[in-house]
Amino acid sequence: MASDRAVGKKSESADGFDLEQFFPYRLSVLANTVTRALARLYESEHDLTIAEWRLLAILARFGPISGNGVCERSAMDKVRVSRAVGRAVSRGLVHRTTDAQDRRRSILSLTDRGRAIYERIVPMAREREARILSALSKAEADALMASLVRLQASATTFDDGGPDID
Amino acid sequence: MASDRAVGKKSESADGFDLEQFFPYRLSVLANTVTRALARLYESEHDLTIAEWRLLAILARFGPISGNGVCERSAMDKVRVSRAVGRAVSRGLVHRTTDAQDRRRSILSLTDRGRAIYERIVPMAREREARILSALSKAEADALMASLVRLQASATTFDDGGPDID
DNA sequence: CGGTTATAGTTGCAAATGAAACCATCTACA
DNA sequence: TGTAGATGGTTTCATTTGCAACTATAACCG
Repeated sequence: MASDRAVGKKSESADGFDLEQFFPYRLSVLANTVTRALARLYESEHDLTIAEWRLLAILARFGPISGNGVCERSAMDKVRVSRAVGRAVSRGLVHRTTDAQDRRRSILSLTDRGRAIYERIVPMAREREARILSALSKAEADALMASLVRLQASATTFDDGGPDID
Repeated sequence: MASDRAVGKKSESADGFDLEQFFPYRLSVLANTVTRALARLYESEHDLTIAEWRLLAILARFGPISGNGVCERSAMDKVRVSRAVGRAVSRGLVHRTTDAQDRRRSILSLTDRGRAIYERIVPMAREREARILSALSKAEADALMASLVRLQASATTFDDGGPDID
């Protein structure tokens, strides 16, 4: 039709677009809600940020590890990790030494205090996760997690040239 | 089992906790990746932030509407909306007048220019959404969206006392 | 060795974000 | 009416965040 604007050969179907049904939007809003609920828990219980909580969880599981190792396993960039580590060290939750073999690296591990806090938080975090997921059946929850994992791989592919996200 | 150490009598031990399989973590990481990929698109194409893009989408769909109406439909708080509106107005994408019936309210609508930009972006956004979701079958994608919607309701419930998220 | 390049981690800076304070206007009701 | 409280919207301030620049160290190669 002559009324079609010359712009782009793509079918200009802006018609019927609904933000509410746009996947990135729904995902973002939900993640925001969930993250907030959890952040409030970590913060109110032990004055931890999300980044610090992740740091503790990674250190608890992967033992002594470098800051870079934390980056790779926590989907946080090195700035965020560096800051979380700095604060956690100053609060006595994490122990940091320099790797003798490679003096650029640090070696990070939980202190007893850090581990104690971590262990106190895990059950609460699990409980909150369960409460949220209780809206779904077990099968649905499993399917959801599986989809998230696959989408992560898919989405990361398109994250062209961007900073280190994962 | 006698092998259980004495540490922590809490029945819910932290043992076996895996951040990688923690739903809030996976959700957050994925949302971050997806949001970034989209933000880059909006920004590189038309210098729009996510908030501005949402504003345009809401205005395109719900015609002239108040700022508060945008809040309700976009899961953004009023500060964020106010700023997005301010910038969009100054760039000539959105038209703002005062409601004569209630002079606290503003009435917002898209300008031709705002609508043109919106219509140019929608196909690209849709395409990116499709590419990301292409990792799933149609049925899986549908199930995923349905789960997100239900979880949103569930999670919002726990968002006790928090600010206006949705 | 000596110099270039790569990597680990920190810091500086600018943008985004949100809670709270704030202003203007409207509504309820004494 | 007029005053108290609610509501729409903006501004202020502090926090979070990430990119870029930087420092220090290691690895690679002539």
